[in-house]
Amino acid sequence: MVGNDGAVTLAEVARQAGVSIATASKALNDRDDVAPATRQRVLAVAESLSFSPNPMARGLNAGKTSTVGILTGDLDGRFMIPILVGAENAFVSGQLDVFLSNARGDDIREQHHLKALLSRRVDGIIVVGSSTNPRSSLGQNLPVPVVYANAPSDDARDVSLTPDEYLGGRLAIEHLLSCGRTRIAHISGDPTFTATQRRLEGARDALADAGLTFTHEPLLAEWTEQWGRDAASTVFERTPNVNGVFAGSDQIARGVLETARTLDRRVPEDVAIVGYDNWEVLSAGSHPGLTTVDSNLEQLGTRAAQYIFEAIEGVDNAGVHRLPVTLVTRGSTAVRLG
Amino acid sequence: MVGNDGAVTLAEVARQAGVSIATASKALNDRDDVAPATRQRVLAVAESLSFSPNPMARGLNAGKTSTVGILTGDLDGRFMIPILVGAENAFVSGQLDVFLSNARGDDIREQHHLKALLSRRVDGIIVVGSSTNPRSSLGQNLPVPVVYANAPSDDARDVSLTPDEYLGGRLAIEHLLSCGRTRIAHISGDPTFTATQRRLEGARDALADAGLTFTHEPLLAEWTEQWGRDAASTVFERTPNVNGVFAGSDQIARGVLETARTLDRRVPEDVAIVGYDNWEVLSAGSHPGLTTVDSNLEQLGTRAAQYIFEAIEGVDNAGVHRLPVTLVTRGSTAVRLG
DNA sequence: CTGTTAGCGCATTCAT
DNA sequence: ATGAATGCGCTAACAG
Repeated sequence: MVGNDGAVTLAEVARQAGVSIATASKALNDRDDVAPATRQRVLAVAESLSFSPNPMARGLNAGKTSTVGILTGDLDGRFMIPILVGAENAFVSGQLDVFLSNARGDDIREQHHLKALLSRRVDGIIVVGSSTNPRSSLGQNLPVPVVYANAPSDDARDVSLTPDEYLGGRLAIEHLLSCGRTRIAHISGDPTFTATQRRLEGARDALADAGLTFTHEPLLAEWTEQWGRDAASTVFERTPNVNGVFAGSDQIARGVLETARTLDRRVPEDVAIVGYDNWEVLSAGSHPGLTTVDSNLEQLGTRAAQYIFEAIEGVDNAGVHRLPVTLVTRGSTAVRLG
Repeated sequence: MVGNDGAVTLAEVARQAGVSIATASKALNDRDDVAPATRQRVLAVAESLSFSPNPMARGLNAGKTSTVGILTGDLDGRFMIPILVGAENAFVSGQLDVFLSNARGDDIREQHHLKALLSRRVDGIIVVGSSTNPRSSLGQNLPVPVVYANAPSDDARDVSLTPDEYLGGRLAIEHLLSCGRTRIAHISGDPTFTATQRRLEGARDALADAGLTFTHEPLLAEWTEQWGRDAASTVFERTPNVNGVFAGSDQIARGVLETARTLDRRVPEDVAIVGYDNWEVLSAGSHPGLTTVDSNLEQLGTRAAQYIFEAIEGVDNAGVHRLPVTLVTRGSTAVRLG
């Protein structure tokens, strides 16, 4: 015989309420017709015993678990966290609980976790990527809906959510222009990244709209502070009269800031700097604070959760949805009043 | 009638293998005596159908779910992540899946999530705190084992894991001493934090062991870069001959670094700086890189997971376990060769 | 060695 | 309006 954890069962509630299991079940689930008095009695007993239905038993015949899986590529990346938080928040109110799986950027582990989630019979899966580079689809034959967050799927039949990086590039440049900067340089990260390319596109278009171009070809290499320092040296040497820099990340922006200081350029008076990501420890902590583009990842996570809900209900949102990003203004671009 | 998700059931495997459900079950679970040939046949069929047992059905009569809950106080804090990763990694190999709950620093929400986890019948719970300040116990009457990670429980009957911050303070000072620094200042965060106090204790003891004291009373206020900048100004003004600074966080250390540069103090030649946390974007990204104390949080998470395993098996590890921290050496304290 | 039976906790017909 | 019976998928006794 298998022991019962000491957890209260529906049978016990029924017994104490003096009704059958079936009636107790109905009462607790607002089913059919149950005499109001009976329902009250059952509810009271359930409450007093702090009864909570065993989700396994319930799931067994319902065929669903009220559970979703979040499959992350790499938890180390800071981009996961806000997305995760956003998703988690959305689910709480919906009574779905979250299984977390961390594939650590390993395809084999990802497959393993995917199987684990499916065998857990999750009702849906959110795949969270650590970059915005498109990723391979998990396939169309999965028994549950899948939503890709941050890194979109490379298959248009999937539902994907990703920040609008083109818009980010535009916003950054438009802001610099509105601050009266016309000699603008761009320093960014790995040129093979979608993020790098789309931000650059947006930036170029915004400049073009104003009849301008960058002071010289963008410098693209790494997402590091060190690269920001190095590239900034180059920029200030080649085009000493530069008065605005659009950095592809806050780390790069911090590097630019330091080099500017070293070379006695005042920020923002001599040169205004815009970063990207709004990683607050970097952007809000620096002196002056960094104006930067915020990708609103928490909101993206929430939307991903909503799409999961909708998918479960049969709504089809196939395609890549690009969510708006926002410019956060701080001292590094403080607008001059005169 | 309730549909079957299309998921393969044990019955189907048994049918195709030409055996009874019971035999199939035994074969797949290495039970009793099953004819080797039969077992192979069952395994083959199961494989070809990519059968995976329904954990709900399994859990229903086993009385356990092979599931653990991680109850975090505040996912925003970066300290959560490595702990979470460490725990998650440890569980993967053990076939336990993780339910993630984020209480966002709200007691009511915490209670809500706790109930949710319990009603899910998790086999254990890890409570992860965002600081190392002791937190209130969830109580002794829970039906499952609980391990507190990072923030220890205030009840000695609980199992708690927390970094050894006293050791961290010692290591920082001992390293500065070994670099030949004897005029050392301390700038740290919120004085009401356990972290602040214990690190300071360790530091003081290490200094005392060398017959020294701080150049003046430690400056304790906020865990911010700005505070690091401000406090450093004070330090350099009051004790111009200071040649070592122990900062209570990497953010503070970055602030100190910047002020040192502004005041034309060379780092590490004129003044060596030690940070705390090894938050790599700050510590490895700076120039020079920051020597800093790493709390080995990922390992702490792994240990928490192990304690959960042990608790499930009945081992009692009650008490606060302080895990060793490590010093990571970088350019900000580069030892002079001469 | 294998199959039959029973039961985990619950929701759901279908009688009453 | 209520209850007895059935089954979700699986594992554990027990019989054969």
